[in-house]
Amino acid sequence: MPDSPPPGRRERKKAATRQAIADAALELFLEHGFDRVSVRDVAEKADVSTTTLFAHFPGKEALVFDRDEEAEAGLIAAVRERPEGQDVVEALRAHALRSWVPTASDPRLRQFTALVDGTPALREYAERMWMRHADALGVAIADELGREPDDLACSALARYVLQFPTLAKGRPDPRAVVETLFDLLVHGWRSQQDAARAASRPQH
Amino acid sequence: MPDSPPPGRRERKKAATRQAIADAALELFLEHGFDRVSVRDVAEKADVSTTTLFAHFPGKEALVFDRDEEAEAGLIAAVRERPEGQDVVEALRAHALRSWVPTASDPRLRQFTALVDGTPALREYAERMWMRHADALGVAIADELGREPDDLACSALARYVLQFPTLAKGRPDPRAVVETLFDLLVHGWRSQQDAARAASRPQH
DNA sequence: GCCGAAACTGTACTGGTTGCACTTATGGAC
DNA sequence: GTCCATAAGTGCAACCAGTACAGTTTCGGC
Repeated sequence: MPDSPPPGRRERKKAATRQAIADAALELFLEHGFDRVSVRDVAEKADVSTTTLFAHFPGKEALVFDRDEEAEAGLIAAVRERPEGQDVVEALRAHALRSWVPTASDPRLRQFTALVDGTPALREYAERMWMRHADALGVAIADELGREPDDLACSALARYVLQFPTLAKGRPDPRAVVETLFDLLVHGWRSQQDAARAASRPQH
Repeated sequence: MPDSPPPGRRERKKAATRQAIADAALELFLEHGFDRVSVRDVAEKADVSTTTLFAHFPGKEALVFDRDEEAEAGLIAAVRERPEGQDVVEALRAHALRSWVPTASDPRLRQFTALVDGTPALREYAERMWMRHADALGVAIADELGREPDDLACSALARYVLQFPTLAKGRPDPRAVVETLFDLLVHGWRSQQDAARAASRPQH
């Protein structure tokens, strides 16, 4: 979806600068590692002053996640534009399966993930980022369901759903993780326990 | 529970130093605000070098939360030493009601909370801290239930429970929050929806 | 009494982040 | 077309958190 009116030279240049910075950052980080590259190095490579860099990004970690507003928009859209009659939770489950699980295929995405996973500062930043999305998602859900924007159950639901990335980390089968977590969410801990009890006495 | 053998002068002095630092920090932070006080100021007031300060605390934020291991221990204990036959989730609910809800009474605790809530850096730090506890709690739960330490449902349960402080923030009735969240957890989103549906057509 | 380890010190450094005063480029008003 | 307010960018200096290092003092156990 391209910009509606052709944006002026000014905004194009601004966007270009931002992009140059993000590209320089990612390249350096991937090559040398996040904490062996200084912000000054990045600014140098992008040929801007560090002041300019911080005018575009609020901090060093943000250089890596310059494309995360899309992720939030995707979540909200999954809820708002779900098929007629579909439950909100099921819409989120579908969204998770659609956009989460295939992460493992693209090689460019894989090395990106490796970078994040291998850097504590980035892991934590990513997690906090998701939690910020949780608020927006919670409000969207509440709105869809015709409840108050601060409805407790909706906030809780949003936060629960966004725990995914963290919980799935290091597990072999992301699809199974999604299914398990959503089942737990929908049916509750009680039924989870029942299932476990049944499994623990397979005789009879 | 006091220390079993009288600890030597060395350890007592160490503890005293640590305490002096924490006290100095809290006093300065409460008076001037977290980010208007530098670590050097704290070290100065406690009459130690900054090096020493960082030997006792891993970072500036940690100065504020010097007593949080107890919180984790409390959570684990709530699970491990629960009454015979009580469900793990119910044990956690009871623990939450017991140690969470009365937070609002003590005035010293109130200004502490105000400090944390009013400082983004501290809010985020506190949240991350809880999440670190989540891992330990998840393992403990799994162990109690005779499952693998990395059992997915147990990890999810632990993380869900620890979202409390965040979700309860700014709500008038903490007790109600606890009850609502635990009911949602136990019975699942489906029943939550049913309840909402029933409430939305009170006629008949 | 002695020795090794642990606590502590002072200094100097790295690196993220900000404030400030200043130039330059742009877009809109006239 | 000219002019001006403003946004983007610059360079520099500073602040502050956190760390490395090379000591010195103080215990505690032997």
